[in-house]
Amino acid sequence: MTADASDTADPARPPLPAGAAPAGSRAAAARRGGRRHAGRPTMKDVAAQAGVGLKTVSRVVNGEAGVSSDTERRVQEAITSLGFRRNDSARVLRKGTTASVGLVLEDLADPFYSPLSRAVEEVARAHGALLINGSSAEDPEREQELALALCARRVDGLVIVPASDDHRYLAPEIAAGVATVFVDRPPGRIAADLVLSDNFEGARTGVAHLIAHGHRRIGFIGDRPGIHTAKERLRGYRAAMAEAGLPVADAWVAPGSTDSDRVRADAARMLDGTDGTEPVTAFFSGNNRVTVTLVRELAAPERRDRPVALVGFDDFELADLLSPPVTVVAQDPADLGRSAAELLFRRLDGADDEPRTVSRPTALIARGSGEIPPGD
Amino acid sequence: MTADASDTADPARPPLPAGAAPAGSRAAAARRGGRRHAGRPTMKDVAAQAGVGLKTVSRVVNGEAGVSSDTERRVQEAITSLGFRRNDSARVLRKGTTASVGLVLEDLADPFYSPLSRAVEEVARAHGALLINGSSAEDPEREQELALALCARRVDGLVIVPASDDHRYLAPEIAAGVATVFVDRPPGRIAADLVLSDNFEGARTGVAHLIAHGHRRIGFIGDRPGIHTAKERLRGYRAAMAEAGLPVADAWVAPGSTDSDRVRADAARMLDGTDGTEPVTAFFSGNNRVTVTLVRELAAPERRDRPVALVGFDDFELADLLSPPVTVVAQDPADLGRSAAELLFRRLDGADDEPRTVSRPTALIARGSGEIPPGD
DNA sequence: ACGTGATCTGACAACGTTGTCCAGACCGCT
DNA sequence: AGCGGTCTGGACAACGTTGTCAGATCACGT
Repeated sequence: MTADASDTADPARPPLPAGAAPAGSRAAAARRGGRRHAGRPTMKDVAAQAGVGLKTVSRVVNGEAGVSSDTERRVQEAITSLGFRRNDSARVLRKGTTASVGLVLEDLADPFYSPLSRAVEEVARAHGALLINGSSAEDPEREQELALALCARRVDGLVIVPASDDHRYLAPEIAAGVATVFVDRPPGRIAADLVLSDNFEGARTGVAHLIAHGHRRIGFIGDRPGIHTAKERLRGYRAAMAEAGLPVADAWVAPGSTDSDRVRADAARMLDGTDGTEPVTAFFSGNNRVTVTLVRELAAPERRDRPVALVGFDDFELADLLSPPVTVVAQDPADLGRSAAELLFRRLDGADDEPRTVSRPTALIARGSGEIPPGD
Repeated sequence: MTADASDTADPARPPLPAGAAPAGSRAAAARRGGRRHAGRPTMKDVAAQAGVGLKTVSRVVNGEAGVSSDTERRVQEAITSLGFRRNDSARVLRKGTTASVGLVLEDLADPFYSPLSRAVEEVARAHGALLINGSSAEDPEREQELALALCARRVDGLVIVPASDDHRYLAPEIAAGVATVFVDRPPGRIAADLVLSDNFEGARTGVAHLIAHGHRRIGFIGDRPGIHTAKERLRGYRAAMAEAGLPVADAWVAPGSTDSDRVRADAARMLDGTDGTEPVTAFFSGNNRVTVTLVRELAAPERRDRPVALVGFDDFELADLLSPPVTVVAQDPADLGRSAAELLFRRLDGADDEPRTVSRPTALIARGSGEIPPGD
């Protein structure tokens, strides 16, 4: 029959073709160890070395009771002498649970999402789980690819900041028992746990703040309207204006990409009133990237003489050190991540009730830029 | 390698109602679950449903040749009807390779490390691998715990930003074939691939810049001296001073925690010359957290009358919008991460030569704060 | 001496996948 | 019809771990 367990086909390959990832290291390991099969030591090897049974090694490794201290010592010695480390893949296969959770978000390096990710990691750690994460780059297809790859690895749970608006592809996974929680944006065409900031109310409050300081013509520059948060914030802007009885000119509302050229162009248009509409005296910006671009535009020398008020959605580092310091509607991304992870582990601990939605409040932080009076 | 996992992902769902009633699919799952053991369907289940052999299903799932198109169709139908997804744990166990890499760093949410992490993820993705990452919180024990947990999961490779100064615990893992690359700081008591910024040269250049603008009394506030980068930057500071023939008073050198109270206290001490030493006219700060704290301290109203120059190690967002804009010695964290990941996959592709060290240059970015002349 | 538990230990069968190997079926050719 | 070859398809044994269960061993009370 097959060559004995000692060797899994190793047709000597001195000129390694690039492509076989494990081949090189495996070959190296083979040269080095020369033991039974070219891999790492297994419990079987440890058992042989210690002169005990396989299961006894398993018991020692897992700290189970029922092993005499003498046997345990022998096994421990064999373990350290062989450099054994349990193969968790096999364990996972046997136990059916991976003690790991997946996180799919837009961009791990975004200062808004990185604390969120860290918070999820922290909660996972507290539950003895590892975190696997991937960035979707706001690409629905990539989100799906990532999420399904994580499911194939049998993560116990999934935290998702959606880039797509249709998550029916997850239905079989959820049905099969993968706990799933959405954060920051709701899932599409599927029911699941959800953690959101109160985007509508936050935006309403921020715009009302500008109105309270005397502004009547306020520009809104936001993210692409397909994104849930962008939509909600725009809704909040309109609500605040309506509540104050103020009209909203079409020219004052500019959703779109967060590309800085786009944002600057729209801002300039609103400030200069090029299209016959009266110029705005204040901006409400839909997220931190837009805010930063606006700060740059407003700080330009040619804009200095006519100060424009600004309230931004999302806090950011050093906002308090700019001149003027930037007034923001702050979310707490770490709190969002923590809440989502806690919801997730609640499911993993067996909660089986209806999907729930958690809404987290935002906080208006007045620092200066939002309290500038209208210049007209 | 994992790319084909997504092939099976397409749920092409003719039988599902467009309305996507989750209850419906759940019920379907329950019916299905009534099968063997209430778990997820396996290839065996698919084989039974399609009326083919187990291996044939495997072939279809992996896109292997040698399956007639009719059989393939039957198998695909069974797959979607059962909601089957390959169990990668079993695959990993069988194949011995996980197509995943681990990343251990200090803090995923740190604006310096998050682009690094993202860059590693991007390279991993290009090689079809997932990224598992963990934050060590600058705790050596936690670093070890994390790194070994990742090894137990048989990640193919490991990228580490060390928190510890002794990595002998990794020797058995590396010997067993886990490719390992260190970034930002060198490994301790072990040889391995390494990617570093040229901290010494960067600091020397930054301090020389201040000297060139007329400063003779320059304070250094840095990170804890146990950290390699902190040590190197301090060495660069001393070298620049020595090259200019300038003495360095003990009171001007303050390594320590990045805690803002500590930093402010040391800064205040140096500025006021409380201990008989002449006050400094400029600061060189050892990292971005220190820089930000210094900016805050120098911007305090009572300091306004005597401008102090500042050059910081590490760039940070909005540095150009502060007043004055902050001159920095910039590293490129994404570049560090990318280089490290490339080194890693070079190993995974079979490279078996001596460990190599890659040094990346830094760039001085003059923005204003470093060009302020001495005020005495 | 003899059960009688209590304690310790190991054989064995999963877990779900993939690699090996062999057996038919079917083809075109002599 | 016989022969060699190419396609298909499936049986079976790994991969390394853990759960089950039953066998050994031992101390102890009768």
